[in-house]
Amino acid sequence: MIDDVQARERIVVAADALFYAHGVNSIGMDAVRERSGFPLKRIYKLFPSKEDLVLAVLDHRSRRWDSGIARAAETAADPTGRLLAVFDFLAAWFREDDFRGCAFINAYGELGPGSSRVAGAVRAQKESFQRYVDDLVGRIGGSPGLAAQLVLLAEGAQTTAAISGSPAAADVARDAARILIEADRDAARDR
Amino acid sequence: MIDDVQARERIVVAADALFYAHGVNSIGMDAVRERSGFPLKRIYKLFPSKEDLVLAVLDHRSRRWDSGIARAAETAADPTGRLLAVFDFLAAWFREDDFRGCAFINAYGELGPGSSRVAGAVRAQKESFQRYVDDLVGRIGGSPGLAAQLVLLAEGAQTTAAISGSPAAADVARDAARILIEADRDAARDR
DNA sequence: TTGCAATGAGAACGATCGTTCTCTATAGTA
DNA sequence: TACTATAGAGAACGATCGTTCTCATTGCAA
Repeated sequence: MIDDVQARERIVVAADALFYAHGVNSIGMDAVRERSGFPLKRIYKLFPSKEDLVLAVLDHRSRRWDSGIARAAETAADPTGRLLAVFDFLAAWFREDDFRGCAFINAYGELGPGSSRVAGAVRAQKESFQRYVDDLVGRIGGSPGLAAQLVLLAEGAQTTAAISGSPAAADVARDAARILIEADRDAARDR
Repeated sequence: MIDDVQARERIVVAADALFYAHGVNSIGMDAVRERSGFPLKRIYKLFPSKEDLVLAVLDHRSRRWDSGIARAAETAADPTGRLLAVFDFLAAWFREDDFRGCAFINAYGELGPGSSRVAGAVRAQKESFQRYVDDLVGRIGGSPGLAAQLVLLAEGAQTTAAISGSPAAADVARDAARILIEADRDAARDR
């Protein structure tokens, strides 16, 4: 028999694909059962409620985001390159066939007002990304405001790419990021 | 008896408040009936389905956005000021008690995958705003890329303000916008 | 081999929702 | 005033969904 660890993983992967493509509310637990291949009983033993499953899916997405960003950063030589690599990561993501925007923003819009746990998970993911950018900006001696600016660009690129259906926003954001980094460096010289 | 025009308006206003605060899916038509004071029969005569009501609400939001941006722009003396006024408008909006992010982004995340009409309405609103910024950027002789950058900042500020619960993103975006406008002007001088 | 605990497949339950229907009251018209 | 068409209040319908329950089956321990 498939052990609980593997079962959890497969159920989360199945639910993630369905939730991301169609929204959480339009996917019934029965669809998760069908796609994952596990009976409802098993699913409910591993995830006591649908909300718990949603949180597990968001946690899974969070780890995938972190590792994706980290992998993109590997190719860069310096902290500035690692900052810009974020936008290269976005550009590749936006081009994926099933791209449908940021799962956290979508979940927040759909479930945020009704579930404080989901809202909290979304907030935690965004704060985590902000800290990542803060750290890199700190390494290049940039101002704290620069990090917040770069995060706004990444955030805006995700929603714009989702709604427009075009990956162009990633390049726009990358260009803007380069300019803002440069401008911050120039301003630091005068400080 | 209240005529259809006024009834439509009141129903849309009631539905807008409910949908925006709690999400569309968690609000039943019965709640719209209770808040608007009109019987379901009347509501369904004016809006043949809930989706039609949602579209009317989005249209209403779209007009409010346009007029809000226009009013903020009035106080500015030149096109650059009118561009920055967008972010002042956002700052005031983010501070409203019931602010809960961009209704279009929320609707897209919640209903987009299931309703092409809603997805289309959201896309249309975003394109309209992009054209507005394009026009202002054109007036100051800016590059087309600058307009796209400014829109990304506004978009990112809206989702970040919603999720973080802080209005600070508006000022961050405004600062970034000023820098990008300046940088674009400098780049134009070399062109 | 016998008994038992857990599993799997799917039916069933209770609640909710979008939408329609019923029935009474009412306003307008000839 | 009598007729008619519409409005209003709310019950009712059909579908869906999250969650639980039934019951036959299976794998394992003694």
